[in-house]
Amino acid sequence: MFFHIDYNSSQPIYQQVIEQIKLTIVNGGLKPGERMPSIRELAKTLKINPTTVAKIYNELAHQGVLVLRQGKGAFVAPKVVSLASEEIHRIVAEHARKILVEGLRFGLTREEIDLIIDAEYQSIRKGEQ
Amino acid sequence: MFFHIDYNSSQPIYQQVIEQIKLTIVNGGLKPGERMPSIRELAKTLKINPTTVAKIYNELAHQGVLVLRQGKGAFVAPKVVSLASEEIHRIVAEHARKILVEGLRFGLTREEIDLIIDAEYQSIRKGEQ
DNA sequence: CGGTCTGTATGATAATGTATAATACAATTT
DNA sequence: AAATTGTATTATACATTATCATACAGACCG
Repeated sequence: MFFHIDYNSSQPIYQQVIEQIKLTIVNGGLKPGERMPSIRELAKTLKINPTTVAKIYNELAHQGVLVLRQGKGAFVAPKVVSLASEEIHRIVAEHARKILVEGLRFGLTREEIDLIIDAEYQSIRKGEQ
Repeated sequence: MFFHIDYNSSQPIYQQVIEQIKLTIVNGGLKPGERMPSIRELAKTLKINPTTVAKIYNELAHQGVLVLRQGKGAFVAPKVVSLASEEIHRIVAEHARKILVEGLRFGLTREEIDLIIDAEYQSIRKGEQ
């Protein structure tokens, strides 16, 4: 479990860790059912406050990414998509708009943006970070 | 100049407006060289504080989206890409990773994500919001 | 020139978000 | 029983966000 925190980032550390945990799950570094380090353990590893890790795990549980069980630990949720497809579409489309606006304003074409996404896709699939 | 502010959003209003201005420029609703409403004017229209609009314009000027001229007004910057292509790539790739992680964790395929991006692309090109 | 429009800048205030710290409680495992 | 887990609270500190009031400086026009 190697997550990296950038204290100079504008992103709060709890969001950085949330992103990295999601990424690790998506690229297969963490599998459904697998046990996460305990709140206190991860806090110690990352040298951040246990309350912050609790917030991270809670948010991920709320998003359906983790399942928390008192006394047992935190586990990667089984791959069950509970959200309606319209909701999924809305979330992804929101991200799509952002990448398009950024890309287009730099003068990139739709194809060039796609190439960058493809490269990132390969990177994720290879488990790189 | 019709921007909409959602006070219930988790996004701060200055970020919402920044996004919408960028989007409007990208879809042709605002053209390079065109004059923006003055800080006080936009503040009045959106019913937010002039200081907040000043922050918005400053941030956009810093990003090279607007050019501010004291006593004259704020203008959409000419289409000059000053950033190094590596920097552009880095920014877009960061967004790419986010959309991929969200899409993949919902079980979408690379192709399905691409379809959503395409739909959003058409929507932007049509000038929809 | 004088007035009015611009962006620029500052200080004060308030609400919210972020992070740490200490502590206690409840469920589970050994 | 002891240890480990998640859960929950309270207090504290700092940064971010947004408002408000005020003043300054460049540009333009009659």
